Amino acid sequence: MIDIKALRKDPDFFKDALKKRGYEVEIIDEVLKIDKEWRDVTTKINELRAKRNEISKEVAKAKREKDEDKTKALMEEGKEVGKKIKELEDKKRELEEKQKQLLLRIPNVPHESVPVGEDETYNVEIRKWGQPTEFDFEPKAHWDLGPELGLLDIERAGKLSGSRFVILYSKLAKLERALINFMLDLHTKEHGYIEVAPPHLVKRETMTWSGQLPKFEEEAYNTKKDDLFLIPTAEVPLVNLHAGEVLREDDLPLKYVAYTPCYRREAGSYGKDVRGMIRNHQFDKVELVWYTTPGKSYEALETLTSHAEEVLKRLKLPYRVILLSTGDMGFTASKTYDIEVWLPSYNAYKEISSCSNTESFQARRSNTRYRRKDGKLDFVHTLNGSGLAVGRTLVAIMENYQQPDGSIKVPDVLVPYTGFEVIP
RNA sequence: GGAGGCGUAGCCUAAUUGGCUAAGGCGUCGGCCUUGAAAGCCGAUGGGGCGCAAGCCCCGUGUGGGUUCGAGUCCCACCGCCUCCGCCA
Repeated sequence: MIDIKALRKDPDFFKDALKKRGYEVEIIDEVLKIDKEWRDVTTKINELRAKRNEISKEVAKAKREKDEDKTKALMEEGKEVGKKIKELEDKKRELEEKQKQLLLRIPNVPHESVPVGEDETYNVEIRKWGQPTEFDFEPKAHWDLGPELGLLDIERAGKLSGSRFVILYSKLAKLERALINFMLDLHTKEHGYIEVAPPHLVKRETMTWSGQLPKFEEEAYNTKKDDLFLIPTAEVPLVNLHAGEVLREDDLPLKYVAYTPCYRREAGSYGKDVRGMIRNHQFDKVELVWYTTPGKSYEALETLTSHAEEVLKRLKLPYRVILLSTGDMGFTASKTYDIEVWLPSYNAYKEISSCSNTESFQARRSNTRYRRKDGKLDFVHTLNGSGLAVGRTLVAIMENYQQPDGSIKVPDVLVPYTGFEVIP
């Protein structure tokens, strides 16, 4: 949620921000128009309420003095004022509802360091680690490798659940479990995160606070009967953990890590990444979330990103870090780094983590504040990043660690977790 | 699913049968005092509208409605927590 007071002061700043993202800017004028009406109505209501308060005081006084005629007259007058107030309050509610719907659909303002451009071609590569894996044989894609080993079952998954699901067996299933444990251990023991096991089903409000709703309802699985949503990422519960609370500045930054499955309908991605387990309706992810102060959130974004990168470094998987352009960034983000891992099957780098600073955008929606050293209340800044997408990490290991005989070597750091060094 | 209870500010706790400023304590911040600190004392400590400002006004007792001249208080719905019963991995 953007700051309406800031919008009043400098509408052009927000129009410019929308333009950079490739959004229509008319919405800003609509918001301002409703805001003007709202302020007019609010002023009138305030005046009438002041009058009503005055009248009720006089009623009480007249009653004490047992002046029945005066009491009756005042009550009549109060009734009239009350009617007018109610009319205006209905109008005000209507305006507020309209305004809320508009504001919830306005994306966050990009940070000044974000490259301006309409799509991903304007993204900027920040750094690269390692070199694309070279093979002295023809490497296989994971969607061939896995089934040939008998450990990745796409057909039966289709039977059970339809397309974009997979089943893992024995050593491959265990490798995935090892990855989860490795990531959680790294972030909790070395990077200082608090581990969280959150709910996987959340209320509509929760999805709204973190920015998934109302704009992206098509993307989410919903349980009709109870109107609960399957989380598309652990970011949703983690970033709403302190909704409505006032945190102490001394307790910041708060750093949380959670492993959860993620559920996405992938409604807008027909024909994209259809093979294997790159884009599934259900995938495992380890998510990192920070709560911090406005002055420190960009420094925090660098640190959080480095924590995600560390996973790839230890797994010795080649990757690069991309700074997303204004046109490629998500709705809630002010600035986003994508980490992309090398995938031989794509002969390209493929997103495996997305690390964003949302500044106060989510905190405003969820009303998450902290008390500053000077005693004042302010919104926290929230950041989120994958550390990492487990399914895609599994794919990256399968493809980059494959051997000529079709077996897969287990990365050294994972052997203590798997108990074996090669698959099968 | 059934029965009952509860929800007050950052936290804890008050508020006759609906009425005058939601009282008090703790914490936090600022000031006084002090060589420094503690203690003590004074003040501040939710949101909004109008205004250059001083300031004026409104709202705020889980959320949203309703009754009433007037609601923390009465009514309805929802959310959350607790207790008991039922069901259950």
